[in-house]
Amino acid sequence: MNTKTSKSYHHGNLREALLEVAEVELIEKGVEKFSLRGVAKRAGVSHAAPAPHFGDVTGLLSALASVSFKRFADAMQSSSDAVDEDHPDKAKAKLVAIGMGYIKYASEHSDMFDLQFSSERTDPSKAFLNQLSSNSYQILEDHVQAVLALDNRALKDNPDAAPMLWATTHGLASLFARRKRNGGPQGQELQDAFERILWRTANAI
Amino acid sequence: MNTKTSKSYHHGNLREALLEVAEVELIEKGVEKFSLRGVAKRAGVSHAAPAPHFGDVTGLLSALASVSFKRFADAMQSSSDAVDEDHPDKAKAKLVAIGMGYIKYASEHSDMFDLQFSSERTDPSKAFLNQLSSNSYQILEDHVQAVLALDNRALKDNPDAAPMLWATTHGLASLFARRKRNGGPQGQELQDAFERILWRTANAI
DNA sequence: GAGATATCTTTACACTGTCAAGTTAAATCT
DNA sequence: AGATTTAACTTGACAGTGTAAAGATATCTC
Repeated sequence: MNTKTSKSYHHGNLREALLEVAEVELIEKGVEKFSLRGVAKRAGVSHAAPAPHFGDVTGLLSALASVSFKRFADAMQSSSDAVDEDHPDKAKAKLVAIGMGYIKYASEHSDMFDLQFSSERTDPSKAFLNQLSSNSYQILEDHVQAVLALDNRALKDNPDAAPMLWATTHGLASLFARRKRNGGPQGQELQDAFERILWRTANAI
Repeated sequence: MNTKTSKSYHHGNLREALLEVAEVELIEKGVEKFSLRGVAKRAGVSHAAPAPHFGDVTGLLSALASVSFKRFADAMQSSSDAVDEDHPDKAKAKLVAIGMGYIKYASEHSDMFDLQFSSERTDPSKAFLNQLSSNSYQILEDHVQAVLALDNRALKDNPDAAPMLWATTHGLASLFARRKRNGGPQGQELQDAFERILWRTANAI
C-alpha cells in the first residue's frame, strides 16, 4: 500500500517499478545488452528480486513487449482519430494515418518496437503477446474494411488488402527504424515519401 | 596449405572453418544464444582462437551476415533469371520473382536473414555490410527501372517506386519469417497470396 | 638460418542468468 | 489476536559468457 518511498523489506510495488526501469535499461543498453541484474540494480533491489514477478529475463522482456504493444495500438488509434472529420477522403486518410502512426512509433521508440517483433528474447508463445499483436492488426483491418466499403466491397472478397497494407507499413517502419539507428537520412522529405507510398498502397487495395 | 585434416598448431584454414561452424551454431542456437566459445568448440580450437581473425563476436557475426547478404543477392538474381524469356509480362514477372526470392530466402534461412537486418549483434558501421546491402537493393531497383521503362518512364521521376516495392517485400518476408518461427500457417496458399500482393504492388508503381 | 610476425593456447577477470537456501513481511486461518 | 502458511526478497553459489594479457608455436621475411 506504500508507494515505493519506504525502504521496507517488501517493496510493495516492485512489478511496476521493474517495468519502468527495464524500459530505461532497454533504451540505454539496447535489446542485446539488456541485463536483468542491471534492471535490479536500477530498482535498488537484489539481483534475484525480479524472479517472483517475471520468472526469467524472457518473462520480463515479454511483459515489457506487452506494454509496448498497448502503446503501439494506442498510437495508431489516436493517429487515426486525429484526422479531420471533414476530410474529403476520410476513410483512406485514416488508413494512411494509421500507417504513419505505425511508422512514427517505430522510429520514436525503436527499441520497444524491436522488442515487439525481433523475438528471441521474448516468448512468442505467451498468449497475451499474440493477443495484443492481433489487436494492433485488428485496428488496421477495420480501417481497410471502411475503405473497401466505399465501393461496396467486403473484406472476405479482398483477403489480400489488409495484409498488403500491413506488410508495406511494417516494411517501411522497420527499414526506417534500422536506418535511423545506423545514422541514415531521416528528414521531412522521407516522411513525405512514406505518406505518398501509403496513399498509393491504399489506392491499390 | 594443408586442408584442415592435420592437427598442427596452426589450423591453416581457420577463418573459413569458423564461418562454416558459426552458421551451424547460429542455426542451432539462434542469434541470441549464439556463443563465440561454442563456435570455437565446434571448430576444435581454443575459445580465443577466433580473435585474430574476427576480433570480437560482433566481428564474426558481421562476417557471417556478409556471407548471407551475398547468398541473398544471388537468390534474388537467380529467381529473376528463372523467369521464362517468353513471358508475356516479363519485366513485371521478373520483379515479382525477385520479391518471391527475397521471401523464400527469408523463410528458408530465417536465422541468417535475421542476422542481416536485426542488427545489434552485427556492426552496421562496417562498410562492407552497407555495400552488400545496397547491392541487394540495386538488383531490385534495376528491375523496377525495367518495369518503368515499359511506359517510357524513368526512376528519377518515380522515386517512390523502388522503396515501395522494397518495403512491401521486406514486410512480407520479415512478418512471414516471424510467423514461421512461431508456428503459424505457412502453406502454399500463403505463397500464392504473397505473389498476388507483389503483382498488385508491381502494377501500382 | 635468424629474427620478426602472425596464429593459437592458456590463464584470468568481470559479467551474465538462474537455481537453492535462508530471511522477512504479509496474508490467511482458527 | 495469535499461529501458521504463503509470498516477497536477499544471499550465496554455479556454470557459462566475452575479452584482455601473456606465453607457446608455427610461418614469413630477409
